[in-house]
Amino acid sequence: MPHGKRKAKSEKSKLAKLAKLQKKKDAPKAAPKIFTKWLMKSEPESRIENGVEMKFSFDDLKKEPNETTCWDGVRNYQARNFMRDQMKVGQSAFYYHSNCKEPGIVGITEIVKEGYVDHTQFDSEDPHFDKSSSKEDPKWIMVDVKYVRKLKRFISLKELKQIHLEHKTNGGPLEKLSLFTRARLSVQPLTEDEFKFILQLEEEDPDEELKEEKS
DNA sequence: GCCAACGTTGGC
DNA sequence: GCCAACGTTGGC
Repeated sequence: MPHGKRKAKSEKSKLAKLAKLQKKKDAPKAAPKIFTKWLMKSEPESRIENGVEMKFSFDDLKKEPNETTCWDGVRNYQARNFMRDQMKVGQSAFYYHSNCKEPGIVGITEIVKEGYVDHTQFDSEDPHFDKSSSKEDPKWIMVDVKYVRKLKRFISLKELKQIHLEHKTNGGPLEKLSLFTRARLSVQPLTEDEFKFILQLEEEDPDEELKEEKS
């Protein structure tokens, strides 16, 4: 009875779908985490993209008028949504040097202007030009960030990774750090605990840590 | 400079 | 709406 069989199969898949939906419903509502701290990546070393210099180090930010810049060129939906929905004036962000010899966190910035239209998406000369976007319905936004201060010491990706791995095994504030769980995001969210923990690292002597690791 | 990881695109 | 192909990121 092919008809019945077909029906049985479709019933089954329907049930499976329902079960899946139910599971989703029952799952403890992963309360959408509210993030109040950030990590923003920038490339400190010279690289040419479509004839345009991409380098923008933490020192470059300090040289900007009012030590402030617009964070243009973000072309990733997750990153955009964080900027659009959660980033607020007054919040702190780590300044992270990526795609360079020594990747890691060099300093702290403050968000001084909330999401507004990123003009570079309309500029055909800009490496981040997006022909699929329109002025009537812009796709991409940016925020303004201001230099606050350098960290007392450079906190390398390597060091953070070691701690992350340790916390993943034994538990700890950096066990879910976006730098490793969502490595490619250029604007990453941090919880208060993650931010505090990393900030406190600047007080430690990295040599002492090294000694501890060796012993 | 290589390439793994992962986000995006487009054919079906 | 799936998923292969493609493009980009970014550590190494």
